[in-house]
Amino acid sequence: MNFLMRDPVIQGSSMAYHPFIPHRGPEFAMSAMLGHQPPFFPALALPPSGSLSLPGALGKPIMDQLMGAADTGLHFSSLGHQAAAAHLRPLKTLEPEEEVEDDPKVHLEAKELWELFHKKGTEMVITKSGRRMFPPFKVRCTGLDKKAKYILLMDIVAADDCRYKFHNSRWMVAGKADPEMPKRMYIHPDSPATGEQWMSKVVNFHKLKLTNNISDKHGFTILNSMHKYQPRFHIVRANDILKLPYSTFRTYVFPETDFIAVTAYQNDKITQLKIDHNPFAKGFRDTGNGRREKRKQLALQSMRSYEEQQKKENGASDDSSGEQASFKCFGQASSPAVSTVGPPHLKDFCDSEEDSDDESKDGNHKDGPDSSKISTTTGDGKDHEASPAKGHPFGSSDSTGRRTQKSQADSRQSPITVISSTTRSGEELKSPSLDQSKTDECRSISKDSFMPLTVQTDSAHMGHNHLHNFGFPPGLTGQQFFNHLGSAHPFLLHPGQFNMGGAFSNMAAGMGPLLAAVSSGGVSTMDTASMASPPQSLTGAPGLPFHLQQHVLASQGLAMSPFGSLFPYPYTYMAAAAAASSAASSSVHRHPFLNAVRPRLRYSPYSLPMTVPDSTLLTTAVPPMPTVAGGGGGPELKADGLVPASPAVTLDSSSEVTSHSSGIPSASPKACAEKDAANELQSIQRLVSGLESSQDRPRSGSP
DNA sequence: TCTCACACCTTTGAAGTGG
DNA sequence: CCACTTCAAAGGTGTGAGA
Repeated sequence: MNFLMRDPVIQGSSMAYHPFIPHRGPEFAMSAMLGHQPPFFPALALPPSGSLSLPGALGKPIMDQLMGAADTGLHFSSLGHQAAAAHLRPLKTLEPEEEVEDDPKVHLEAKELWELFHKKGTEMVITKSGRRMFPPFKVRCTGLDKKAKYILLMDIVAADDCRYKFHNSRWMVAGKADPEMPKRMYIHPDSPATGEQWMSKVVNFHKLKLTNNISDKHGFTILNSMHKYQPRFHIVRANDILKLPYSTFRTYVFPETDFIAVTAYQNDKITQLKIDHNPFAKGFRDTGNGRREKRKQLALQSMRSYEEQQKKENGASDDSSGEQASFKCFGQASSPAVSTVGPPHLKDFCDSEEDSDDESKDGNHKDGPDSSKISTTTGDGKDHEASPAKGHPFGSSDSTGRRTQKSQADSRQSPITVISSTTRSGEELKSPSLDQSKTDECRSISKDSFMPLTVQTDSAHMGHNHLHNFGFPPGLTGQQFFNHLGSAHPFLLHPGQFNMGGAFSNMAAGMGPLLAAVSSGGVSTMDTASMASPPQSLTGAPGLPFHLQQHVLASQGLAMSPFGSLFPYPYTYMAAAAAASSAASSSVHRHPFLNAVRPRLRYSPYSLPMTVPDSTLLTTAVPPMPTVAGGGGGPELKADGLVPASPAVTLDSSSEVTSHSSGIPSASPKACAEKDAANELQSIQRLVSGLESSQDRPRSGSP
């Protein structure tokens, strides 16, 4: 606590931290002070038992570090599929000078639509071939440094470690989550671009696709069906993707965008909402000449003919009953009267690439006709309950009771900015046992894996909301439901980790080295600094850090064995990264106050977001990746134990990224640590390289 | 639960046309 | 050369049958 209290970060609302070094942030501090569980909780992704095959020299040190960390506060537990969580040691506090100048604010576009879906428990279809998200994830950024360049990313992390089932018209926990799918970060195709450019338009991530194909080679985001997820938006101030790993991540989470991945819609209401709002599903609308309409007409026709027949056969007396019943059913099933109304501007929700100019449209949809229409669309009891929303589904009053609850703090106009910190101490982590030990089913299920999330306010807040939204039984409310956004998501940078949008990936296609160019905005301006950096080309992409190469390759659609790339070699890296990231991840606090007011420092993008009424910003950092090591592999692990320790590493001085030391005790100084790290990393890299080659994977464009 | 083919629809971009 | 229109191909959707 003392440590926390003296952490300057606590005082600031905007801060920078080194991405690869866990930081202790306000979030943590606040949580601690408030008696919350430690916000961060490093999750280390480990391969299935026995599958972690690291070269002795490489693997042992890593594992030793990992395991040895126990004394220093590191703690491992099994997470779902062999993931481990590690508690990191306290890190240094941020230095004032490390603070960034900009103060980005992010607003979720089509928020009303998202909320509409959220009320019923958003479902996103995932298919083998990949499906887009609907509503599309779009945001508007403000407060960016006009001149500076930013890379905008998006990823989707599990909201908890539970598996769900749709039972009795509501989503219920059906057990523990299945093993995590490889995490992928989607880099907006326009990245990097100047703040001015980003602010001039709506940033649309509609190209991101979801899949359940674990061996996906397109770079799609892989999800587990029947699991709950939370999309996250990241802003990274960096002029080159090569610097991404060393840059500060500001992560924004919009609670209303969470959803359950499904291979087939479970909730008819959601289906209807999709049909009503998604232009591509227009053919299924009741209005118009789509299939649905035809079906409806056919049905009506048959009904009528049937009735007539009945009349003839039985006389007019009984038809009434039968008729009514029939139509009643029919009406219910196929045509929500409401939905018949033409959906508002479809384009508002699903516009083409350039959203920049669609603002007006987007804005307009609010008063779209649907509002009322939709809310009344299906009519089950639940909906009716929410009826208040009918009037203004989109209205700020927004209505739904649940919304109201959560939100008093709900400021729809201003997303809360939270900077996640990467730092955390074992002590802190442990301590927080705090009261809030609410244990819910999920938690209990996975209790081994995570520290008891606290949830108290957070959980309560979140849980309430979400549970409610998903129609969970009251009993579930308050249970650990959304505590794992981070914990279960180690920051796995591997193969398809990064998925760059079409243009991006296309540009990168087939050329590892050129990826750098890609990152530079399509121009082949390799970052010389990066290039100059030591041996990092595990994959043959000279200037590109391993993980970047991986993700790039993935996005390029290059063959990458899903698992091959995942475990053996990459693993090293993953482990490190994961550990680091996990630090931030695990338990994200959802304390309203914290969420709303304090920026949170998060270590890894895969940490869990907090639930903030409106939007939450978390700052996260990519896993520690010593620059020098570009190779990615296990270097990171080395540091003190996991992760965090990783030396701030030599960042490109030119980089705007803040490479400060944040936290780790050792971080101090780049100098010493750097050197050692560099050497060690190099050696590790060599080892890894060997492994890599043996793995034989097309991962890299060059041999 | 998942996968697949399907019909229906929107989006995209090339080609054509006119000023 | 530019703006606009037309058109076909590409691609996104939910459906429903089958596994």
